[in-house]
Order: sequence, then C-alpha cells, then structure tokens
Amino acid sequence: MAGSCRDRCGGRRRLIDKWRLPNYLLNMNRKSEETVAARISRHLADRIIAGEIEPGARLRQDHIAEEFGASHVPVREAFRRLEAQGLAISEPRRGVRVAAFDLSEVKEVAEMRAALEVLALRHAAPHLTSAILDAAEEATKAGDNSRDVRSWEAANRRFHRLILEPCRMPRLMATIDDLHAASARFLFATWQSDWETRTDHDHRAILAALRKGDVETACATLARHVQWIGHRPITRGGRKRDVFAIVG
Amino acid sequence: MAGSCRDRCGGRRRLIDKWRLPNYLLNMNRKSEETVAARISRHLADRIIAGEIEPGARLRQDHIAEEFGASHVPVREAFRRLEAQGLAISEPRRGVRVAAFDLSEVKEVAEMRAALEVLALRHAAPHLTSAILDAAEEATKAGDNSRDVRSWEAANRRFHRLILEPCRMPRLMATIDDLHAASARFLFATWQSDWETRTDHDHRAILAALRKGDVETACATLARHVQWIGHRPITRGGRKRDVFAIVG
DNA sequence: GATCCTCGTTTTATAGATAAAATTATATAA
DNA sequence: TTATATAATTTTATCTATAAAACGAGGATC
Repeated sequence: MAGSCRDRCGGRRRLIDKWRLPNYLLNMNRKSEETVAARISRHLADRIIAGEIEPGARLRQDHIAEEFGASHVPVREAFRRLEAQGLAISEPRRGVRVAAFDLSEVKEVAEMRAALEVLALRHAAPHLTSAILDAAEEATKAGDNSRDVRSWEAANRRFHRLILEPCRMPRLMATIDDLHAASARFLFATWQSDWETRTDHDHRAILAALRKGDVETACATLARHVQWIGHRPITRGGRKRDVFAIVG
Repeated sequence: MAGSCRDRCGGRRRLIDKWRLPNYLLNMNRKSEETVAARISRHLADRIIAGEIEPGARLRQDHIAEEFGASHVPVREAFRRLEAQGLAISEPRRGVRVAAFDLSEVKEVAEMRAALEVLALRHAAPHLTSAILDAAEEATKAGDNSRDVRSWEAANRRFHRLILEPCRMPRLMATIDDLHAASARFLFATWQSDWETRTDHDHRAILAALRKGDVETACATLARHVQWIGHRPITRGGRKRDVFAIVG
C-alpha cells in the first residue's frame, strides 16, 4: 500500500520535503522552477548578445529544440520573448531571424537609455546610501581593470544597475535592462577581439556628484555618458567599414 | 497533367498569383497572414485594456484555446506577448493572471511616457509638415466632441501618434505604444461609465508651439500634459476609494 | 482539531501528425 | 545559356493526444 503510493505520489512527497527545507537550499531549486521556455530564451539571448549567432541568421525551431533536448513548443515561446526584447524578428510563416542593426539603431538605443536612465536616477537619488555608492565605485574599478570586453561590460552594467535600481520602478528597470542587452550586443559586435583598458572618468564624476547631493549634475553627466558612441574602422571579410557601439 | 498538378501545387500557384496582385489587394490578405497566436494576443489585450477582464483574473489556457477554436500552443505564445507588454504576469506552474496596477504604476507609466514622448517629439519635429499638424488638430477636435471614453481615448492616441511617428525610431515607437496601452487601461478602469466632454487646451498649445517652430515649448507642454493624472472618488462594491488615471 | 492523504483541475511539456508555405534543387523550354 | 516551370525538401504553424508535476479542496485518520 505504501509502496504503490510512493510510485504514484513521488512528486508530492518531494513537495512536502521542500516545505521543510531552509531557504538557502530552496533557492538552489529555483533554477528547476524556471520554465524550459525561459531557459531556452535566456541561453539564446546570451548567444545573440555575445555575437555567437550572426545578425540575420535564421533560428530554426526544430534544430534549437533538438539542441536543448526539448520539443518545439517551448522553443516557440522563447522566440516570442526574444521578439519582445528586440533581439529577434519573426515573420509569419517565414520563421525567426536574429535582429540586424545599424548605426541608427545604436543611436536610438543610446538616446532611449539616456532618457530613461536619467529618469531612474532622479527617483533613485533620494534612496542612495553610501554603501551603494561604494559598491558602484568598486564596479567602476573592476571595469577599469578589465582586460576584455566581456568583463568590462559586466562591470559597467553592474554600475548602472546599482545606482538605478533604488528607483523602485519595476517597469522602467525592465525596459532599461532590455536596452542594456541591445547596448552590449552592439559593443561585442565592435570590440570582439581587442579591448584596451581605460579609466572611466564619467562614472567617477557621476558618483562624486551624487555624494555631494548634486543630482542635476549627476543626471547631466549620465545622459552624456550613455550617448557616447565609440566608432572605429574594422576590416572584416577583406573590406573595411566603420562600426559603432554605445560605450558607457 | 495540369489537373494533377493543381491538386498538389495549389499553394504555389496562389503564391505566383500573389506576385501579380496589386498592393491594395495584397494588403487585404494581411489579416489572413497574421498568426493565430498574434490574433489571440491582440484580442486578449483589447479586453484587458477595456477592463472586460478584471485585474488579477486568471487566464486559463485551455478555456481561451476553446473560445478561439485553437489549441493551447498559440495561446501560450500569446501569453508571452502579453507578459512582455506588461498586461499579464506569469508565475511558473501557477498560470497567467491579468496584471494588477496601483497608483505607483500609473505614475511610473506617466513618467516613462513623458521622457520618451519628449524624445520622440524632438526627433519628429524637423519632419512635421503642416498636413500632419492639421490632421493632429482634427484628432484634437474629435477628442473634444467625444461623448464616451473609448472614442476620446482613440482620438487622443491618434493625436500623439501623428506628431510622434515621424521621429522614425521604431523601437521607441513600439515602447511608447505599449505605454499607451497601459495608460488606456488605467483610464478605462476609472472613467468606465461616465465621461464629461472637455476641451483639450494642452493639445492646442503643443500644436501652436510646433507651428511656430518652438520645439522646446512643445516638448515642455507635452511632458507636463502626459503627467497630468486625473483622480476622483468612486464607489464600488459599497466602499469608497480614490482612483487615478493618466488623462492625456 | 491538526495533520496527512487523495482526487480533480490546471499548467507545462512531449510526441507525432498534418497542411500550407517557403526554399532549394532539378529539369525543361526559349 | 538563361530563364522558367516543376519537383523535392525543408520549415512553419497548427492540432491532437498524452503524461508528469503542482496546486487546492475536501475528506480521512490519529
């Protein structure tokens, strides 16, 4: 009787055990609570941002399903998420492609970030503590010491998130996150191989202004900072062309 | 020979015919090119915005699938789209609910709209023609003459779209559209039954400034305009409470 | 009365099948 | 040879059926 029950109620028993678990162990299970579609969408987003999948490349649902050991249904859900993030474009009956981008989109994202990050900073400023500003300073130093684009981008994103998050506006932060993903994509497409270390004076100016309570100067510097578009010529496939990216 | 071919190649023949069709007839087919998932997402969004489905109400995939004569697969895709728009929230293994909202979210959307619509207007201004401004004036008049919220909201949205669209920033416009959907939802939740006609002085001030080429005044007025949050007490379910909405 | 078990419902995901459309390859005619 | 028509293949988009997992509502048990 108990045996036949365990056969049928295994999942339930595990649930009850979960309630008995302390929180730090529960958090380890969080990944298993994530949906397959969410996992696929996250992985594909990472690859698109890293430039592992070329802009314009087709995303074939059955191939991706096979790769992730899933069926096509969660793959299609992941596609909808990527579409909403602006990382992929879907044409009915023609499939999904990695979104292409040009200088005008780089500029567009930069200007949207300027407008929205300033808004966020204005609301976050009253809630900023010196502990947060210290952490942001640490992130800036980590960026300055980065030897490659990937770690520089991670540190840069950490800086922006630290000073903006306390605005307590979830919708705004979600939109900014998507814009950061786009920015990172532009950056990786441009500075894929070579990256020269540089000190971030803007970040330090923003922090100095915030410590003084001068929100206006901080906002003005931030707005200018994220609209700074780096450009340089690269040779790819034999022919030269100029490439651009948001650097900040 | 021709007969057996038509049986198997009907689709291809139709495709060739499509190439021969003039554009105005092609556009009529556009709706049939729309995906079932897109259709479901659109219909659900309409209902959520109109307030036909209560905030917090569960969206059960099998019920919705049955209602639209579809399977659960396109319904789930529609859910992802609604989630990205901020109209629904999805908790893994717990299903999807219509997103709830409070005053803080109304304010958040208003401020995001102010920031982004000003950005759009700044870029649209150089491309605005007197024909566009005349059409925007017509939309304002239509709003003033509206006897109900629905038609007022449609006219208001038309006004904003007319003066912002020429910015030629697709990502920005898509984000603004989603924010307008949220605004409309707040509005309908508040002024569902009674709506008093009023003349929109802000719209006229914006148009006057644009005609004079005074972009700064137009932007400042627009920013103030979309942040104007109407509030009034309503009695619902016996108890009184204050409700708020973006009115502009 | 508190705890545990069971059952029905719902979500999430899989698998297989199908129709329509798009793509690619091939053969044919001008 | 080139352009076009035909055929074969692939891919998308959808449906149906099915199964595991999770939740909630009672009901049984101690």
